[in-house]
Amino acid sequence: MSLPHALLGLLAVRPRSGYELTKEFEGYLGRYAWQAGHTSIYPELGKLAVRGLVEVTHEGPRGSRTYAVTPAGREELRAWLTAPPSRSGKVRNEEVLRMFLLSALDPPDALSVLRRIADEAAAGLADLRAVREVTGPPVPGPEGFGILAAEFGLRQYEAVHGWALWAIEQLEQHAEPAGSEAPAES
Amino acid sequence: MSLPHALLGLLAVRPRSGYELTKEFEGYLGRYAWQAGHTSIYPELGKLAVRGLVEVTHEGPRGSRTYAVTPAGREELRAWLTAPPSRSGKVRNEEVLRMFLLSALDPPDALSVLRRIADEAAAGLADLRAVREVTGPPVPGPEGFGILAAEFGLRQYEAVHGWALWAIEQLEQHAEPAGSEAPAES
DNA sequence: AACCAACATGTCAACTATGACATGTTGAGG
DNA sequence: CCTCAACATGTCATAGTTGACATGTTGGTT
Repeated sequence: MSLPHALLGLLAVRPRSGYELTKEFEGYLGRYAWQAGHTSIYPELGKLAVRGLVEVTHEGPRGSRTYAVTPAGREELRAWLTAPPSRSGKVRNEEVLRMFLLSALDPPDALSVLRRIADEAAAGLADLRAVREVTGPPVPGPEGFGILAAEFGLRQYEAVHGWALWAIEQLEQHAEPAGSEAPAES
Repeated sequence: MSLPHALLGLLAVRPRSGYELTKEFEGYLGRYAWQAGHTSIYPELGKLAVRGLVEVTHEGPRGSRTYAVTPAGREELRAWLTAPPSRSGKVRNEEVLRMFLLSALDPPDALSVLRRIADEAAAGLADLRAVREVTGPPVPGPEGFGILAAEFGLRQYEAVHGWALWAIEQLEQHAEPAGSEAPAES
C-alpha cells in the first residue's frame, strides 16, 4: 500500500503533525491521488516510527506530535518514487469508472451525465486557474513545489472537459435528436 | 463500494461469465478505473444474484455460469450512474500519488522520474492511437461503445505527457545544471 | 493416449480502510 | 468567565481487498 509513502512524502517536504497531515488529505491530494482519514493516518505514523522511518521531533500544546522523516525514511521514499514502472499500481477511481460504464446507459441519460461531467470539469478548471493567478508564475522554490501538482490537475481537467464535449458531440450525431419527431432511421 | 456497479455495468452491455468479467478487469478498465481480481468478483456476483440484480442465464462447459442483469439491476445501475456529483467518490491512484510527491525528490531524481513518466505516456498514447486505427472512426453502435473509454484514455495520456514535458522544462530552468555541461540558458 | 495451456471457479487468512463513537485541550470572542 | 469552534488524538467493529492455495475441465497438440 501507498499510504506510508504518501506520509513520508509529505513529511519530507516539511515536518508536520498527524492533524496537519490529515488536513492535507482533505485537499487536492486526497481528491486526486490518495484518500485517507485520520483513523488510518495516526496508526500508520506509529508504525513508521517503529520502523525508524519517521520520528517525533516536537511535542506541542494539545498533545500534538510533530513528525519528521529520518534519513532511512528519506531513502525509502526515494526508492519508492524512483521505482521501476511499478507493475500493478493500485488504481481506484469512482468517477472514471462512471465514464467507462457510460455505454450502459441509453443516449439521453448518457448525454445528461456527460453534460454534468463537462460542467464540473469546467468549474474545477476555473478554480485552479484562479489559484494560478494568486500564486503567480511557477517559481518552484524549495517549498512551493505544489505547483507541479496544481498544473497536473489543471491539465487533467482540460482533458476531461475536452473529452466530455467530444463525447457529447458523438452521441448527438448518432442518436438522432428527439426534438419535434424526426425518427429518420429506417 | 463500486465493484457491484462495475459488474452491473459490464453485464448491462452484454451477459458474461465471471471468468470473462475477470478478464475485463485485466484490461483498461482495471488499469484506469477500478481494479478487481476473481477472488472478489465471484463472491460479488453471488451477492448480486441474491439481491436479484443479476441472474444466471446459461450454464456452460466447465461449470461456467453466464450472468445477465435483471430489470432491477438495470435500474440500480442507472441510479448510480446518473447520481449527483457524488461528494466522496473513492480515489486511489498510485501513479498520481507519485506525481504529487515528486517535490520531495531533489531535482536530478525528479527529472529522471519525469522523463520516465513522459516516455510511458508517449508509449500509451501510441498504443491507443494504433487501436483507433484498427477500429476506425468512432461509430458507437449498440455494442462498440468502448470507444468513449478509449478516447478518454488517449486524452488522459496526452495530458500526462504534456504535463511531464512542462514539468521537466520548469525544473531544468530553475535547478541550474551541475556538471561541466554547458548551461546554455540565460 | 498423454500432456498442457487456458478455462472456470472457489476458499481462507491476513491485511487495509471506513465510519461511528469517544475524549480532552486551547484560544478567541462575547 | 463562559462558550464554542477548531485543534488533536484515539478505539473499535465492520466491511472490503489481496495473495496464496486449491480443484477440476476441455480442447488441441505431440
